[in-house]
Amino acid sequence: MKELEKTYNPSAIEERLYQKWLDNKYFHARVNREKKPFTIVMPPPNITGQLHMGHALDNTMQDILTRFKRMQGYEALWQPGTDHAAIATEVKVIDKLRSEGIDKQDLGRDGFLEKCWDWRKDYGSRIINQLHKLGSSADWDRERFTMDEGCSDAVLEVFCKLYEKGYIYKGSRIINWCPVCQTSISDAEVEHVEQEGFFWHINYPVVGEEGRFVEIATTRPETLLGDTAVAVNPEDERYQDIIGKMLKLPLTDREIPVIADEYVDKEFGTGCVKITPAHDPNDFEVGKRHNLEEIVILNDDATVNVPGPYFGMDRYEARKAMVEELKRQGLLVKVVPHSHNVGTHDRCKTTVEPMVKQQWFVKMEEMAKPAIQALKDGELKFVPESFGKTYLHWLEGIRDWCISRQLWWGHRIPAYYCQDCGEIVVAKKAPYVCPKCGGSHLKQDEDTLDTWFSSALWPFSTLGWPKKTEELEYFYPTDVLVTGYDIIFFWVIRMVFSGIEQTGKCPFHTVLIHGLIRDSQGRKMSKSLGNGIDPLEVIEKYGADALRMTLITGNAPGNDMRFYWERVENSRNFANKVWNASRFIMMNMEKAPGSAASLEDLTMADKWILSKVNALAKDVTENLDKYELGIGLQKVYDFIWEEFCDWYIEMVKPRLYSDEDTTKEAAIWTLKTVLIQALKLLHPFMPFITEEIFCNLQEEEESIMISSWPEWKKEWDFAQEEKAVSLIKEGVRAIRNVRTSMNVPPSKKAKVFVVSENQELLDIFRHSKAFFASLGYASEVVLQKDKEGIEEDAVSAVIPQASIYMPFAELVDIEKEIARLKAEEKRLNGELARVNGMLSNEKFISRAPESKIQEEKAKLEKYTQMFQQVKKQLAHLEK
RNA sequence: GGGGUCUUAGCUCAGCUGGGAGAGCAUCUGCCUUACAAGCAGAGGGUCAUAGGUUCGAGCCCUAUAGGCCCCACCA
Repeated sequence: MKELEKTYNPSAIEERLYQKWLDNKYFHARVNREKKPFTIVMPPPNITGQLHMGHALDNTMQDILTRFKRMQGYEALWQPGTDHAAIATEVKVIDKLRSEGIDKQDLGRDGFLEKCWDWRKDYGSRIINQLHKLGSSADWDRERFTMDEGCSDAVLEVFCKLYEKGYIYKGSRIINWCPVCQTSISDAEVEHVEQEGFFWHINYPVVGEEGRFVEIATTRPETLLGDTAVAVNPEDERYQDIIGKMLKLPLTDREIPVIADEYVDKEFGTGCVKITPAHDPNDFEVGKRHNLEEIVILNDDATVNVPGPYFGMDRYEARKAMVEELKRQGLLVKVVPHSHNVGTHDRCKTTVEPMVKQQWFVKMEEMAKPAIQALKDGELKFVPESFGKTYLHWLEGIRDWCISRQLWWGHRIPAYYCQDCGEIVVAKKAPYVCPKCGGSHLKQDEDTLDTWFSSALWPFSTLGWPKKTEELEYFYPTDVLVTGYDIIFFWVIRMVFSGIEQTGKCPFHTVLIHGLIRDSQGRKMSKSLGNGIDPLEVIEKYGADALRMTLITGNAPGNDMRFYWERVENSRNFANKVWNASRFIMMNMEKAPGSAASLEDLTMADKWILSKVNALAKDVTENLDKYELGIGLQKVYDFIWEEFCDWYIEMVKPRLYSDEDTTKEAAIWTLKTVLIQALKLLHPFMPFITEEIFCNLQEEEESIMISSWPEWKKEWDFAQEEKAVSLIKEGVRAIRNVRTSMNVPPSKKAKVFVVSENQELLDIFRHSKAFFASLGYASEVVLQKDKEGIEEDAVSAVIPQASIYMPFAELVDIEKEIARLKAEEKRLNGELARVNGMLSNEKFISRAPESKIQEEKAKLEKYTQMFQQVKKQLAHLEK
């Protein structure tokens, strides 16, 4: 028998145990036809990343599910890896180079990429090591990277296939341009932020009609340089006569037409809209309908590129100058404050500039359909369900996905341009000659792919796709995807349609969504606020188990939660409780091993707790199957702390401390057996402490994480004993209540009489006399059928079918005693009124299920009986 | 503008298919009882946002209202 350290010290055990798990390859999953597979793919953290609370929560949830399934006998694969995080990494590397005085352009593409790979080498494994500290049981032997050979091959494969199918195309469209990052970005990367701005009302002179103007209202006067029309609603009576006329575009020498288009809202602004097809998505559409010219007026850094006085000015500088000039010319009618939503780049918060540019797109219409269907057919489901609506809503309104990025770090687009004839060749391998003209001057597209293009393939690219590997065949489709709601659009949706398109199967059947971890005031944790809490700091101070428990308890799927240090303390206290209870049990196992006992030797209390832990196993399994992690853990917590520690351990103490007791062996067997069951149920949530105790407690198995998950057993189901013990507990509670209200200290023992006409009930108390006495601070327990021999002024309490009397010699506060009994009488009276109300309701009798009616009838009997006892005692005292 | 979600004890939150309101923290009262003071035994505290409806029965289902939060969206 080994021994546990006197105090629980997480940092002393965690690293050692994790190393043991790694050494023994417990996390490693392999194709095993004897077992059913269970697969989770880890959302790959960025190589720029540091572990934050979001990761901690996300990975704890995945680890719980993986450990649970592994113990249940599944071949459980948790597939890990990291993401190259195109723009995020590129920005970091550029910053780092800048601090060294190096410019990206000076290095050139290859030189810069080398630096990126260096970065990945230096920092790419940092977050993985941090995930180890959490206890993550991912199969690290299978760790992948979105830009490793296999994943890159998958990217090329998909790109080429989609191109051949016509689902990927290159075109001149209006896209979101970030002038700071100098790249295009997708719609999902645009955040709409409300900004205070102005409406500038500007007069556009009508050509050939001196003194007549059309008044437009705009929030972006500088784009005037790119106007190619002014639009009005075709139904607008005010402007019927000028449709088709030409306007003189201020500050330029151009003339533009007035056109009619449905898009214009008559009620809004002046009803006249300037149309700038190259710099506004709506105007772009209008321009297409009316064949308007698209004049790009800005450079990539958002400076004006139109020759003239504004050339070279930044867009905001130009705005100011142009408004001044319009004012000088008397064309500025008025300026009205106006707040509106402005698109900003989610990464750098720069106001996005819509621009017409040549970019690569994925056509979404066809691929969205099966993704929508998957949810509608129930092939895919969200937990909680409501996020399914978010998913549908977004897919139904989806627009083509702009996938090209003007970055260097990422998968380079496999398109090659013939410098001789202009032919575009899309191929996995660079062609030597142009298939059209035979020329040998082919140049690869400079752009790279959106980082989400590769992560969209993650569930199958990591398993070997496009190769037909055993792993792919066995582990795919995966089971559950765990992620935050903020990433549904970026990632979940794209994985679903990519998975269906490429493999014909939805990549997972369930998406388990969690919320954000906020600070104690409910604010998002952020670097700029400095309110973030480092999970590693929590682990260091309180242990990984305590952190994991804190993140899982009291939280429903999809809901945000606040982080409180007090809650971590509570989690640590629980770990400590488990530790000490185990220590207590092991101390007693030194006296008797507890191996000799069998079910027949067990006492009522033993059977009761065994039955309880049996039911617990069933409950917790159900909760985990339904992804109710918080509820499951709560139940284990309640069982261990209340039922097992506060009740059962206290119940068996008299047996353990008595040398003559013949049931000691049974008690120790039960303690050990129930503890092991409880530890197993707790293990997915708190892997370290459970492993440490398990390994010291028994010698048959080498690790709890590969032991089998508890299942409900018929032979451990003891309904009778459960009922009996709950009665004893009521008796103990009644005694304690009375004593507290009478201010009797525990050190002062009292004689306790249990009076009942029910022989069966008296027998129950007889069998549990020893622990009933110690729990109820009784010097002696006397069982009898009537009040014979009990002092008149004994204090009393009532439990179903029995009264309990305690004669306290020196204590006779009749008033207090009467008051207490009256309160009890009132309570019972209320209960009776409720039950009677229900049972006298004919509709209840005729429509409620029979079981419910029986339940209420039993209560009626119980309360009536207790009520009469209380009345009797009251009558006696008031005499 | 569309959609989602929330409103439960002083605070932060659970509450699974509708069948007598729970936890942690905080507060109050006793206890150093030989596993644990990171503990033990007790106590107080809630018209479950409001108004209707469905039902034998509603914190839970439906409708409306008020307030909070989130997401999406091209009102220039």
